[in-house]
Amino acid sequence: MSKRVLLGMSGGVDSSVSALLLKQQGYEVVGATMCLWEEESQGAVNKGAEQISGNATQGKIKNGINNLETNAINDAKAVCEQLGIEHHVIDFRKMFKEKVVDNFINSYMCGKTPNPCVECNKFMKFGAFAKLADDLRCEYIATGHYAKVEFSKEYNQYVLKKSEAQGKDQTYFLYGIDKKILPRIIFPLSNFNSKEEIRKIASDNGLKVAEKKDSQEICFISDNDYVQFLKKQVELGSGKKDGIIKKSTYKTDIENANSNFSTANLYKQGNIIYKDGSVLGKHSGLINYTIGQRKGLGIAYKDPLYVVKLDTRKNEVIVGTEKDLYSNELIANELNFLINIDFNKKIDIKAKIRYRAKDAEAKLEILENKENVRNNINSVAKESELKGIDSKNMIAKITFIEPQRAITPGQSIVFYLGDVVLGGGKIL
RNA sequence: UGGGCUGUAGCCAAGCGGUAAGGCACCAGACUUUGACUCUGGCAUGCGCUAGUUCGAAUCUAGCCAGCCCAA
Repeated sequence: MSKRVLLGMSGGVDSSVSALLLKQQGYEVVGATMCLWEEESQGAVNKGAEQISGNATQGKIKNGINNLETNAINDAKAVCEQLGIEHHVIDFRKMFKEKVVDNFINSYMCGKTPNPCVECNKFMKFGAFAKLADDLRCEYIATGHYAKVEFSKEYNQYVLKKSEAQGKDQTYFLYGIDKKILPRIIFPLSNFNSKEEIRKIASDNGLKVAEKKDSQEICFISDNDYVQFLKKQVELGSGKKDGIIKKSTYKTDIENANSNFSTANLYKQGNIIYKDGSVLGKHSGLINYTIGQRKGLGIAYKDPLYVVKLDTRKNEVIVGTEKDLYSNELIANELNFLINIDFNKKIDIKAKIRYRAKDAEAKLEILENKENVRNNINSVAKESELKGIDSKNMIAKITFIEPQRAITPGQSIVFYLGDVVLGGGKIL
């Protein structure tokens, strides 16, 4: 009997070709499209999203789903029909809101810059989706990510590795998944070198989605205006009534420390301060800025100015010149590791501080998060003990050999050992 | 009021008789499963105004206007 694999299908080229490839390799493919977000009313989200039995949800979730998602579902369904494989539509809207969107909002509320795709992979695609695989009796789960999973003799375990496709590798967004799930993951695109090859396979096999444009930007913000999105969500109640941010179940220390920061402040005008303290202009609300940003400052200065720091306390944007952006160390928390390794000594790694950055040589040091490692971190985890390497009580100190540009709180840092993903965390 | 200086795009700024550099800002594309960065392209028939000298002026001359500084 062939092995069953549950494939996440977005309706795009990559996941569609993945379906084709898996089928050609002899798997019994079960396609599933996750319904993650709806544009309008929040009401519908609050009920009935928890179930993960595939057939129960099929055809039951038409209310309030935006056009993007409807098209995605239809495209995925069409490909499945074309290939003669089973297809399910799964309603994960409630969980997506709680685990991905709320975190996204909270992160911005704290003056940070989140990577929603990291949470989505952790909680949705390789979290809830894996449970669904169990329900559907699927041994494996697959997605159209550009990444690779293989058994490593060196580490004696399954490891996540970079894709062959230079420049398309998506392991940056995948470091947060549970390592226990690695043996079950199949990335059908792992051995391809380019997107062009994938497109060619799609068109050679007559897949209707061959010419579909690559997805980009944040999937749940259709017009790509995250500022408006956040404003609307906060008004809709993603935050307390009195304007104080809702406590998240999944927070960093610094977010706890600052959680009395009012949402209203994010839209309030304030000063743009040069690094020497002089006032250069006005900003239109901290929410519009992130570290390293150049556009939108509106200040005519002899050199380009970049955002160096956001001060939520004083409601100030601190700017400086390019060289002010460089630093060679950082602290990260919310760590996750995919490989068992001895953390009692410093480890030589390569690390990426953002998607599309090239990895840089660095030393990784794991510290117990008992004290204020930085003065802006109020430790909330003193009471709990260290529990192995899987711990929210640990933080990582990363020291780069070469200074890195615009290290940004809220963004992920991913650690690599060669092409193998060691793990990662969130920059504080 | 007398003396000196300055007036080039939204901001800064080169040019010093030969037909308006550059930077910042802004706009548009490209790149991109985060936000950014980056890249490419666009952006003054006109140089405070008016007259003149000259084949030709932002560049020389005169007058006027505006701003700044120093004297009274």
